[in-house]
Amino acid sequence: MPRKKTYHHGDLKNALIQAGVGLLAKDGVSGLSLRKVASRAGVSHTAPYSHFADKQALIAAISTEGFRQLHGRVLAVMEKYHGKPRKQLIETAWEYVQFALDDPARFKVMFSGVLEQEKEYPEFVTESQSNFQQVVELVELNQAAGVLQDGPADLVALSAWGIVHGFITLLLEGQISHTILGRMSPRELLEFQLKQIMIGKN
Amino acid sequence: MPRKKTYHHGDLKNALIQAGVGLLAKDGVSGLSLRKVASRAGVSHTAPYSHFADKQALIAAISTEGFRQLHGRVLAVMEKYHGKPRKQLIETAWEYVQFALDDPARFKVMFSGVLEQEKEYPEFVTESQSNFQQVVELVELNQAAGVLQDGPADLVALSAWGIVHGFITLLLEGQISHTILGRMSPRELLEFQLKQIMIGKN
DNA sequence: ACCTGAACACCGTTCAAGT
DNA sequence: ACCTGAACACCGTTCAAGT
Repeated sequence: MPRKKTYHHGDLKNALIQAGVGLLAKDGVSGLSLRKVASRAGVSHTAPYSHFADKQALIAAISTEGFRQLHGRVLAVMEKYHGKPRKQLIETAWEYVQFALDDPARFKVMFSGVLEQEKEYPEFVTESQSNFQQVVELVELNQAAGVLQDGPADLVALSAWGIVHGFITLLLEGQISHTILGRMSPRELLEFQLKQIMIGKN
Repeated sequence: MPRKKTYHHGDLKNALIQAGVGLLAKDGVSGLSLRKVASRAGVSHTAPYSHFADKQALIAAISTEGFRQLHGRVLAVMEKYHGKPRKQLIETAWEYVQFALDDPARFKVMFSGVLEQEKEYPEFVTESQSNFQQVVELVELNQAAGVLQDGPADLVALSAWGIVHGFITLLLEGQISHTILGRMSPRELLEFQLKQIMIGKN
């Protein structure tokens, strides 16, 4: 059997992150309180301060964990369609969209400025950069295959990332009109957008 | 001379909206409290409830007012470059970016899901729709001029809007790497992105 | 080192009361 | 109709204390 609970339960830090993710999914960004997170993890409302400097630090940890997951999911898609850059582009973009739809509140925490002094959290910066690096590599594969236009890969990556991001923002905010969503699925809309920067056959 | 103060000062509702905008610019989204807004407007902390059902309703009013201003600014740019669709496209997009940079916190309130039940605020819905309509018209002008590809104007508008939006999100969140921003200005980056969906001469 | 409980300042919201 | 002040539940954070 697993070792007995240590002092409290050994890994409160991760338990708090998981409790935060759960609470976020349940109550949204505005429902995320440190006190409720602590209660969910079964500890007093001041216990989190043994592991996080403040609420922002917990948010940074939740975001960082989210970036790691997103990175893993995108990597799996890249491998699944290895050698087919065009397919990789569309499917990783779709994975991105699905990640956002799976847990909109967490996505907002990661990308909508809930975390205020992001520069102060080195792990957050590292993970978010390696995320962008992933997009750059994807772009390079597609440029080599003649699917995306030539030019500095990081700039083209910024465009592709921006398109997907803008689309997600508008989708999540319900700013895409009914007349559009009635006609096309999110997946079709995403492909329509990506195809505008893709070269060649549709 | 202007009429004496009525009961309190006649238009507390608008005074509260303005106080909110000011507080947002000063303290950011997380610093926006109903009590501070009331205090800024010189009334008790419960006075806002005479004009707004709750904090969300004040946020809706601030957003709606923001949409009206954005609409006006974009309209001015459209008129300034009347008859030059390509120029209109780039300059209105840039106006959009500037609007966001002028007051990032307000922009986040408008577009990053701080307002939670937007459907419940008809004026908000109206203004945000007329904003999108503006983009659709811009796209139609550019399609007629052969600057943007043909196809359903609302879908192409969604693409253009998404690109600008995604760019602003990444810019505001500081997610654009130093190596990119060291090379190009935000203005140049925006143009680079837009040119990827534009046809013809660069 | 990790956790608790009391305490403090701040918040959104309600309600009864005042003009 | 518009505004106030007391009250309540909830929040983030600090601190002294316990193991």
